[in-house]
Amino acid sequence: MKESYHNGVEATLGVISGKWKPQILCYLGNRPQRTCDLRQALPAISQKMLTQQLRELTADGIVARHVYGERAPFKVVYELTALGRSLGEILVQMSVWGEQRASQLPEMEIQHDHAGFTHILEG
Amino acid sequence: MKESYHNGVEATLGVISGKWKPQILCYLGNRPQRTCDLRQALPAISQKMLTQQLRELTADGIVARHVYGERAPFKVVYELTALGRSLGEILVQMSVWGEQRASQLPEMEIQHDHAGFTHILEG
DNA sequence: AACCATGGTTACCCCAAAGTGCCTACTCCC
DNA sequence: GGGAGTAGGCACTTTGGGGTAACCATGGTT
Repeated sequence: MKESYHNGVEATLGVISGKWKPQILCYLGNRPQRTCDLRQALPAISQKMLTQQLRELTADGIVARHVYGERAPFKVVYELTALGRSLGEILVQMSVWGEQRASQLPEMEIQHDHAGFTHILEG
Repeated sequence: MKESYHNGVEATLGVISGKWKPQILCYLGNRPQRTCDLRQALPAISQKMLTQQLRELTADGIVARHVYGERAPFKVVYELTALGRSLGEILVQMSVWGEQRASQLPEMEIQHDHAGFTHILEG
């Protein structure tokens, strides 16, 4: 984790930017998820990248990792922390802004292969 | 400009993420700025990076570039477009979230070498 | 003539993020 | 025994964002 920024925006970007983090946060926004569920939801992600991104989010206090079972095969569940949920409003606004912008640029497309962030609005 | 995203959040991140973009947007949030003013405000940025980041922001429709004078030395002024100003609220929220988080993590510091984004709130 | 200020561009290099492939360890079930 | 499912580690390569330095063009100043 980088420890010096020029303003709060960079600090926030340091947490949510990462190739897979928006998608991961989107899924975890729905409900806690097991590792295998996340892999199923994000078919293109590799095991290494999933673990890595989740580790970074955990280190940043955005998600929590819970291990169930004393011996393998473990059941590992990831869920948003309170800090992670506090990002929700920002993510929703970014989602709305991005969607609006995409709808005005014909050459830009968003693959709505899953729910997106607006579901958080309805709670 | 990348033209495919998985959700609106990624689309927004594609616009505002970049090593110098948050700082540039912060300065342009105050008022239109000349190139040399931006270089003075961001002493560590190189000419190339400043031009590059501004070009990307211009291509994304976030800032507008105005050239005054027919022959060199030109006077070049950059200012936020309406689309850029529409990002203001998101940037302010990200700034607030990041600042709050930094204040709770002792090892994380934010160099307040300039105004930040909260001034937009009063603007 | 030499130099500075202005606003760039171009060529080149570096490194961290991202990606690929293979390995571990454990259990259950056929 | 052997394969599937679960979770993840390690070594290696690739790639693209960022960085340095040099150069262009113009006109004013000393």
